[in-house]
Amino acid sequence: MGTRKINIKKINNKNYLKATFSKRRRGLFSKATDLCCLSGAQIAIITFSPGNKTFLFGNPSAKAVLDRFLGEQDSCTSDDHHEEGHGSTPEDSDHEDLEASRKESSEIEDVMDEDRVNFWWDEPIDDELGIYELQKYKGLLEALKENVASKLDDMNRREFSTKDFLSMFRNS
Amino acid sequence: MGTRKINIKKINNKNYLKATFSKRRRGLFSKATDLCCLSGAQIAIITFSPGNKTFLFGNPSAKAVLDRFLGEQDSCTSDDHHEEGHGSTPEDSDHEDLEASRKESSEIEDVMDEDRVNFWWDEPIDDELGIYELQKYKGLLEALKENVASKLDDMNRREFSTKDFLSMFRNS
DNA sequence: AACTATTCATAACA
DNA sequence: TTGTTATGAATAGTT
Repeated sequence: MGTRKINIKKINNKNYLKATFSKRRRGLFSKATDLCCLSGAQIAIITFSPGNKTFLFGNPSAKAVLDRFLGEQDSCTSDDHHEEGHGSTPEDSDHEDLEASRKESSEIEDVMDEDRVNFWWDEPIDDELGIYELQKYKGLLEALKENVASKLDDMNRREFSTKDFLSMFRNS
Repeated sequence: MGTRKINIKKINNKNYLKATFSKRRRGLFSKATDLCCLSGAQIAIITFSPGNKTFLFGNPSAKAVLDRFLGEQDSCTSDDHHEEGHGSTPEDSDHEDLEASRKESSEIEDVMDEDRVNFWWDEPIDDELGIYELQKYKGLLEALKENVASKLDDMNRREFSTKDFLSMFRNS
């Protein structure tokens, strides 16, 4: 995207690293902002820079998104209406995008609170959240574990020929 | 970035909204991946789509980033080395970006653990398999995840392929 | 879910 | 470092 194509590899030059991180972090947050504005999606991003500085992005706020995530994890122990995200293989891509559209239905119709978008909020992390509230998020981490398994399913649905691998676990 | 310039405003057409969200979410995660690979940054992204489906991104994992975030919140109640991120205002922007670069210093020099980057992991949240079945896979997948992260480190992200993926399972 | 025409993001440079 | 420019990338509209 610049004067020259670059390889996506770890940058070792400290100055270049810093500059690149800065620019690209801004770009990332900007993309998140766009996505929020366009779709009304709620997004939280936590970033630790190579210098271990913390950057937060959130719409409507990082806290709100984390709270919601927590809440849904709590209440929907075995429910539904989650759709997996999956990474992409950018270039000499070898991936198929199967839009997981099964349970796809009318959910999209009505859920969006309003037409408006609570604009993102770019929160400094220092002490907005408070330690005690943060404790709550530990539950979130637990919940996450439960869901890792579906990654396998995701891979299975993709180009990987891991059906065999997957099946090893299915009939146990 | 497309055939025509668009305004960054809420999309009302449902189909267009869906398509756009899909494409842009992928783009966002891809940008995050690039940033992680280039800088070694640790990033977690939680996304609720307009249809209230949940997507997670994390490098090295969403859990790891959240854990770290939690930990730092605990120990550094009002300490230091945090820098706030700030987003951008897409269009009819009205705010100034103040570069908060005060405590900017030498931290970047030494903090990066190594040259390597724990590869990102795109964690799905859906539970298509059913919660109980997922439990079975949990421990296994977690181990796998560790394996994946370290193996992937050796290969360029751009060259990720089924072949590479499968090789992860061969040396245990 | 593929494909371009275009806009957008950014690598290199000043 | 902040700004500018040439170029690679993301994607809006479309099949």
